[in-house]
Amino acid sequence: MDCRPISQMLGRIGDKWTIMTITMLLDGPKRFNELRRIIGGISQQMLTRTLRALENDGLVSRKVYPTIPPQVEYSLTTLGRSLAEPLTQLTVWVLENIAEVERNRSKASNRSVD
Amino acid sequence: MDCRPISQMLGRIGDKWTIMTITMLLDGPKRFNELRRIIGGISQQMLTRTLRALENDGLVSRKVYPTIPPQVEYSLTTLGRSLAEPLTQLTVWVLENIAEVERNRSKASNRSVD
DNA sequence: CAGAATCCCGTCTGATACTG
DNA sequence: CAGTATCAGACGGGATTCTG
Repeated sequence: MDCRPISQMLGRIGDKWTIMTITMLLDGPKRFNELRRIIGGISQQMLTRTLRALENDGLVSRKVYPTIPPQVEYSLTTLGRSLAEPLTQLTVWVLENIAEVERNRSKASNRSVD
Repeated sequence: MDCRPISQMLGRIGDKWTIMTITMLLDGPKRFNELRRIIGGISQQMLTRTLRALENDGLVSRKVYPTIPPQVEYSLTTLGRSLAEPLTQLTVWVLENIAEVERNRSKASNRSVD
């Protein structure tokens, strides 16, 4: 089978900002700067792009309240919530194994790894 | 909590070539060009880089047989196999939902999409 | 066969400044 | 507040050539 479309898709949803954004939206709708704050380390531009891409793919919905100052709320669609499951598992794996990976990484500068 | 190290790690293992490589190694050890062929669309350099990174992180082990012509075999370590689980779930999600995502994407073709 | 080295381009990403 | 516009550096990733 041809893996190109799949790997392209993986490259898109596997993107770290996408994963973080979806994960953060799991416990409810969030506003732009709120998201930016809790994700941490993401630039305003990257958050905008990530949200646009997610919205375009139908994973996140964007709701604008025509108030002053403007208020925009982002939330997961049903499809987005279904993606959150496997992404959460991936995050769990990272949390459980990041220490060992980093140990391996520093070891590899001294001797060849098994 | 600080999400930076986590998102960095996610960006590394979420990389499409990494996901494809680990997935392909799931059903047994593979040689370099064999991997390259079944992954499809990956350049020699990217496969080399991906395998080096995986080896360095202790997710893949590299075994060299000093024959002529040289033969190198890559296989998953225990840690690598544990990562394969969540990655497989992600791949399954892609397979199940790629059609809907692409439908959403074309529907939203209001302005420049990639 | 399994790479290493090199060149090169497009994309990602952050920083900064500006707007409705 | 929630963006858009622009610049610039880092990085991803392909193509090609060369070696043990």
